[in-house]
Amino acid sequence: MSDVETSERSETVPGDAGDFDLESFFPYLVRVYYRSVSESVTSIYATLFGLSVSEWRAMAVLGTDQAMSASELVARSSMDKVNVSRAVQGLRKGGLLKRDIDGDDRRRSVLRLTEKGRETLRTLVPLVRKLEEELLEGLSSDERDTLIRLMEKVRKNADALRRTPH
Amino acid sequence: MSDVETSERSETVPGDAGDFDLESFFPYLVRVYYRSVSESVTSIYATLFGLSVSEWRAMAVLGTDQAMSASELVARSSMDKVNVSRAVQGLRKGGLLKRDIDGDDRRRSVLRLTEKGRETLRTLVPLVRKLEEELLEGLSSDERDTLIRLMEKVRKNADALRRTPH
DNA sequence: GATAATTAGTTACAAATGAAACTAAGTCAA
DNA sequence: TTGACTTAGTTTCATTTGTAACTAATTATC
Repeated sequence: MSDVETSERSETVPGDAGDFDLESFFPYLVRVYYRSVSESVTSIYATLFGLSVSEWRAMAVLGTDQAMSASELVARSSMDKVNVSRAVQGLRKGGLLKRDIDGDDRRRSVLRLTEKGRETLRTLVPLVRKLEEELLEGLSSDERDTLIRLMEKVRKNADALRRTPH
Repeated sequence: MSDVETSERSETVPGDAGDFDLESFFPYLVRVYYRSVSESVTSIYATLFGLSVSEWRAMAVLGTDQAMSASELVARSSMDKVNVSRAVQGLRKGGLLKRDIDGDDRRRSVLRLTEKGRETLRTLVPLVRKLEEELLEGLSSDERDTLIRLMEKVRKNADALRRTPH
């Protein structure tokens, strides 16, 4: 028995649920897009270096500005404090990060990469830069700007919605 | 490449890890963007209807084409078979989906929404359509097309990279 | 037609993630 | 001071998600 239905198929009314097409639904496209991009970066820092997303992000942020507390890291990485805490744990375990206690406020940590951490980052950064370029290959400079600008615009819309629930 | 620094701020050398800025790193922007968009849709199907992402997607796909097997669902929803299996379980438990066995091939399932499922979808679809519109508010028709086109282009680049590992 | 190889779907286990409770330290106000 | 409140960061527990192994049914091969 093949699944030949006694066709009620064209009974859908426009605006109805029936003609909803997931594959052209914008949030679905965003998810598929994100997944592909995400996987490509992950293949570098995870597969090649055994880092988690949080660990990679923490390293990237700590690479620029030298030392900072966990809460500064939270502010600059859009991770929550739990993830930061776990990233710090993981990086310390791997000898990539050193944690000291702030003398002025002993609740605060002072986080900085170790030499090994900086060395790892020096290897990693050119690779992710290359990947970034490869992701954007075939897009003109204008298109890149446009893409980023439009993503930003949509993101702001989304964040505004969150604050104004239905 | 225009991001060639001539001046050495502090001790960082151009192309070095030191001047890497996570907050302008493209995959990071994609993640932040995705998170915001994702959360806004989730607030509808999860918060209002108690559905998981997979469940929502399965319903959306099954809403259009009447009945299909789990593997067809896999093909149309970019979920893997485990997630589809779980979504089916969850939807059945909620009485939103009915599973029969295909007579021709008894490994195959024949999945279709129940009347309750269709009714839920009828309520849900206008809400997610409205959300989609709100996300894209302020973008012209051209900008919407451009955004989708560029995301698609980047996604293809990313997928090509996956098949050509470094 | 027996048996090897595929395919559909499920289950089981491990790792990742999120929310909430918790500990420790610091601030404020009396 | 002392007690209430806030802040920094960690731990715990429940949920989600991903990978791999598995069962059952079908197809291919000899």
